[in-house]
Amino acid sequence: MALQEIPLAHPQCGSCPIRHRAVCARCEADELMSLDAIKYYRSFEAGQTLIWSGDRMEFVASVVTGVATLSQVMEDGRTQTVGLLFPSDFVGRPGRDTAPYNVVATTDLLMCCFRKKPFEDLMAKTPHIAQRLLEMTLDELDAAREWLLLLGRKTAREKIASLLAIVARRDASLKMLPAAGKLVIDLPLTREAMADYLGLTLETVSRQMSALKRDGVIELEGKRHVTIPNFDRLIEEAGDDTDGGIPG
Amino acid sequence: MALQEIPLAHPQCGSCPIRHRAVCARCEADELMSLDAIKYYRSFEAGQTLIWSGDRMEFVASVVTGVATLSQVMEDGRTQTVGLLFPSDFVGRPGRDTAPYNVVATTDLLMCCFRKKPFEDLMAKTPHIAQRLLEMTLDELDAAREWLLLLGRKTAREKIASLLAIVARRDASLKMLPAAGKLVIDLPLTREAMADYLGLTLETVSRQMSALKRDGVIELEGKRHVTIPNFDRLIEEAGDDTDGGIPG
DNA sequence: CGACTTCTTGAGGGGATTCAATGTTCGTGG
DNA sequence: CCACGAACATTGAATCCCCTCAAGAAGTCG
Repeated sequence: MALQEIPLAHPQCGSCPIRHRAVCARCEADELMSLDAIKYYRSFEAGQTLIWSGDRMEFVASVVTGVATLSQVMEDGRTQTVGLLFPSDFVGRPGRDTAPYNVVATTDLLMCCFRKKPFEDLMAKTPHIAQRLLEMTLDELDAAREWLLLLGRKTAREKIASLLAIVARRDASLKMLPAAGKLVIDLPLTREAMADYLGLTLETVSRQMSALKRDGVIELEGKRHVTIPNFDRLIEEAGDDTDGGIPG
Repeated sequence: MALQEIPLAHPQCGSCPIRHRAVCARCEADELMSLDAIKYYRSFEAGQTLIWSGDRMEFVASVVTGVATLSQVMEDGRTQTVGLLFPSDFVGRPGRDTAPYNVVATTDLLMCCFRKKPFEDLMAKTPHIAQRLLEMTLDELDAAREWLLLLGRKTAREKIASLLAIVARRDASLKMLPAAGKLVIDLPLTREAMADYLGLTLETVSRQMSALKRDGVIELEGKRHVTIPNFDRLIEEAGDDTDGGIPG
């Protein structure tokens, strides 16, 4: 682990890979300097829980690299993932002090953190941050509502196809490539994490992955490396009429 | 229909029943006057579709009285309700011009509308509106995420109990009463609308309503009038560990 | 190599759906 | 006033998709 080096990975916001998509996207140079002054980096290993539901929230943060999940757990252990956090996504709610969900790193993860109080103070003085946060929250709400349709009405096969499509879209967007034709992705999730996100069991996930492979919708190399020979075909399998709205 | 009278129902914002909970909640007297100048009321009958997915959004609005749903429909007709709108809830997204969902009145409905452009202009000058909208959007996101758990992991019985609990909470909150002990509600939804919200079929909804009645969790008078003799018992049936966060 | 975690595959069971019929409520007109 | 029909709801029987339980395979790390 190169824990010591990582905090220096992006000493200045100007060189940050999520600069133009994160909560700071609309900030001017001077506003960026204010953020820069209170930010600090933290890194986490795959599998690590960053925040436990009910914990006091000491900070808010942006995902810089890696993927994390938000999840809710019922008393009897049933688990539902309620959010997938990709680079540039924001965690934490200004004005609230206990965490409503578990936040778990599903890959190695680098976060750009702000202590809550200084961030709130800065936000009060910086409309550009609040504006961007509203925009991002509205996007997240749309994404959550798309997921409601998935959980409520889609078949297991459609659920898997939808998840693969989302990951492929975010991945393409990150690489500034169009999400079309042949795509190759590395799943940032275990079969169990996929199941928790899709409201399925890990066995069903595995079976449907095999079925999609058998039917030529995807190709598998190992468990995580997935080739999508024809993205349109995958979208068909996902049952989506709308071509899902990834911003940017 | 007394359509002519309703637009005058709340000529001034000061006497508006949702004054302190809607998007205008934080506004000062002068800000309220600006809103007042551009607002207009519209009423709709139960069953009417106010907005079709894909339509141009001409306005944003607050629910004043009644209940509406946001819903998504797949090509083959599968329908999922992705939001229940109670009095004070907000519809529409500044900065977007086509509607992503159908908005349907499930009861007679009174809306306080603002044409989109004037509202956006006003919002740019009035941080109190943007602040409140952010707050409300974050609350909606939490509600949507609670619903993800429901759709992904709860049994049909738990789903019904959860819906009854939500309606009872919103109803109690509206009447400024505590949500505890014995409660009486009128369901603003048909069995089919309940099914669409819960990711079930209407037959399953009906069966589970009967089962909850048989087990003494609820009492039914007609199809819509529900008595909850013991709210805590209902919450147990809903499988919730957290005591669901209705703001205010 | 062997222990562990992760994943795949199979067999059987169960909760919700589908298909179908009956019941209830309510408004309308004879 | 009550019969009639339409909309909404309840109940039953059979089916199916996904889950549960279980065993074995495949990768991973000491």
